[in-house]
Amino acid sequence: MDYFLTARLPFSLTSVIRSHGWFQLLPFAVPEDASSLEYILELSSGKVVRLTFREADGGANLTISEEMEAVDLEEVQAAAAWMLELDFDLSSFYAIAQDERKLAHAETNARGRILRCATIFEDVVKTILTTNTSWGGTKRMVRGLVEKYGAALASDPEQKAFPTASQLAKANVEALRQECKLGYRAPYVLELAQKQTLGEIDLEALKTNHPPTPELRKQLLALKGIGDYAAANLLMILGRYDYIPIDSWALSMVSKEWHAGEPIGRAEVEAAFERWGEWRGIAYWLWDWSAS
DNA sequence: GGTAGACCTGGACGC
DNA sequence: GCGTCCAGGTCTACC
Repeated sequence: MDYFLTARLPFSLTSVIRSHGWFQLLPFAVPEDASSLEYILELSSGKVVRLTFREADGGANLTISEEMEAVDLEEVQAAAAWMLELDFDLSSFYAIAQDERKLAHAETNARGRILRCATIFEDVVKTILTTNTSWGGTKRMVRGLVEKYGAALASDPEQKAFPTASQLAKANVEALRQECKLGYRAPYVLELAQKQTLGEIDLEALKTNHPPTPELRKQLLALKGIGDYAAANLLMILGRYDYIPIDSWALSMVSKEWHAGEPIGRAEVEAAFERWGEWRGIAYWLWDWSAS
């Protein structure tokens, strides 16, 4: 089943895919020829499908692996629109970025959208798994969760969706710690899954609720395992660019760019991008760090 | 509000 | 092959 997804222009599927490392984490996959983006999705009906996105003029083409009923199709299309931020309006950012040499590529290459997972729960879990570890460690932990707890695609049981909150809520800390190698993050992920399942938190409501960014940040920081860096990262995924995800890499790059490699702190990173206001996060993210 | 130490894993390094 | 050190953010206890 093939569908065309209309996007607000400018749009580039490649730019969305390459916006950050999510495409390297299961259940995302990019084939060797890099011609598409695949994602295994479990629908609320329990049906598991493979979505394949391909570049197309004015948007993206979507191929769904299975035949499905109208209600499932509606859910898939809503998920796809959310994941690719099809309707995201970056025009005011492009307007102020066009005069900055280090950001001139942004509009030209339709950059600024951040690839999302189908659920905010999945984005939060993955963000927790990026903290205090190497990228290889993150990939390993995510793979462990998907392979152990994810629902399988009927036509290819090797391919699995990311586990839902209710699936993960049934796990125990030791299994997450030992078998999925989550280490000290295991209780954070388990608590998140249990709270989401019990309705004590409702992460998916953030797709439609739009609290002011400081309040949203406060909500994210209240989640165990989410600190300043992780909250800023999630805010960017949610389309809020007011905060910069300051990690060791950010400190290093800003130091080289403006402080001759001298040790700096968070304040210097924030000061460097202060002038970009509500767009400072994406200005930092898209900044051309190559030597000029 | 700021700081120190613990948390956990894998990779780099020296022996 | 083994042991040690370090990097990577967040949490908690303490001041």
